[in-house]
Amino acid sequence: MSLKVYNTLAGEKQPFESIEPDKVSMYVCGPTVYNLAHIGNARPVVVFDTLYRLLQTQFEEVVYARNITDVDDKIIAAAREGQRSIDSVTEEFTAKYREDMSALNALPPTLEPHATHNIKPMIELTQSLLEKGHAYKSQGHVLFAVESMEDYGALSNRKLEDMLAGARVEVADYKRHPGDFVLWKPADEEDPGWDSPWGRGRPGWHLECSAMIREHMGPTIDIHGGGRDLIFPHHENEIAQSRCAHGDDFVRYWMHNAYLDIDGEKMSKSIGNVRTVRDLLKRYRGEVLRFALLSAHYRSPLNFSAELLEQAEAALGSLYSTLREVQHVPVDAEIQLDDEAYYAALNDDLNTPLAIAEIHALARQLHKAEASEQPALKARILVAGNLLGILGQDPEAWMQGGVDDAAMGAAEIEGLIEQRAQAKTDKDFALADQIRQQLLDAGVVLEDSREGTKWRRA
RNA sequence: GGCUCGGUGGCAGAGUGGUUAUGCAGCGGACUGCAACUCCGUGUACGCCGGUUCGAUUCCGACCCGAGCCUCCA
Repeated sequence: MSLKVYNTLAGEKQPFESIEPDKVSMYVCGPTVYNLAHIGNARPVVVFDTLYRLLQTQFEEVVYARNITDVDDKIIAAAREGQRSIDSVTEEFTAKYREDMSALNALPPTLEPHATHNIKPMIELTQSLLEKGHAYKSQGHVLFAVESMEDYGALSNRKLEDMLAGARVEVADYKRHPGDFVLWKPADEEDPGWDSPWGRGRPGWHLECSAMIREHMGPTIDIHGGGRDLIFPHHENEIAQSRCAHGDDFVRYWMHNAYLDIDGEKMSKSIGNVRTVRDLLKRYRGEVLRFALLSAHYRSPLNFSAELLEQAEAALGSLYSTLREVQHVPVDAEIQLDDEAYYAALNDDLNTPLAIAEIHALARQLHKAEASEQPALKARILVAGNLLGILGQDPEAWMQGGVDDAAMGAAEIEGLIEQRAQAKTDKDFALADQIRQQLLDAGVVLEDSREGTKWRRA
């Protein structure tokens, strides 16, 4: 099965070929740790986690790096505002970020480089750019000279001249060209800073990714991912830094996910509709959020709404319900991934909605299957689920669980089911129905079957 | 102004030059003591106008509408 991915640099879907046959390297831009992750931050995490899972089926070694940006103006501002140390801010939000992403079933990356642990390679990179004439010093800053790079703008497909026309931000007077960007900036006494050949200062935003990729992954990586908004300037400038400093090819495939809307509107602080993952987890289980994020193709905008989450919850519930039906069926693990429709879907530029549709198709087959066919079908559903990072929990626990403070505990529910069973034996159907209604009022749905009565939370 | 990308049935959302997407919701039926689950059936969806074609939702062009980026926002 050959993987195809949409490469932003090429503007088209391309067959994926790694640099080394059995190894693949992927770097995804991670969080700036100054506040809680919102659901928009979670989209690339879930998308590239799914890609990570897929790559693991095809390569012996997958190096997946996600950085932690722990030096930034916003962090400094947050520390000042909260009257606390920089470290306490970054430590708190790094920990919470990991918790939240883990709740979305996102596997930990293989590398998690911190900007502040990699200042030395950043300084070296800056020096190299100065030596090669791609950077210059100005008023305590070191800036990258965009005009020194012939094909600057290739990723975002724009020309320097065009960019000036629409420039709406005042150009800092220390820049030679309005498009020049900061590699190193001077730090105030009380701000975090590191000694450098240009005095005490701190790195510009784009520098860390270029430096850390080379330091931890090598001169050229296979995949670099992130949100669309990072195409320009962030990734464009990463390319400029890395290519001009080292001359090597930097990234082979650039992948970018589209934005998320909230109830049809752009998520923004001014509208006040920023939804943190932590907040959403109070109402929905992480797997529901993940399923919702995967219900649209990663390059399409996704409208995140209560309806979407309810549909995700219902769809996921029906798949778990299917798995509960075959809870005691053993799993037959002999699966040829290359023959699987969901696998083909994922290999086609990570078509997760189609992969989910294929899981539904398998569930339908399983409902109709002879006993002899059940183990294989169950296994296929679980393998597909695992690729998407869903359906990994115990079905019974899923059906009976939830995040709500339940009106009725399991023991009480089981007790009432016992009473109802007795009523049914006694042919006292009025009582039986009354008990079922009582449970329904508490959000519990009963399902009678040959093996007895099962229940789930609505 | 420049550069991208979209407009699919009540909702979400794939895909395709001629044939069922799929899910959620709805409706009818089977099953059930009644339900739930499940199964069967069901809705004449592809922004607008031209063009190419035997045939276009799918290709081409114009138009309308919407989204994103244009210096630190996933």
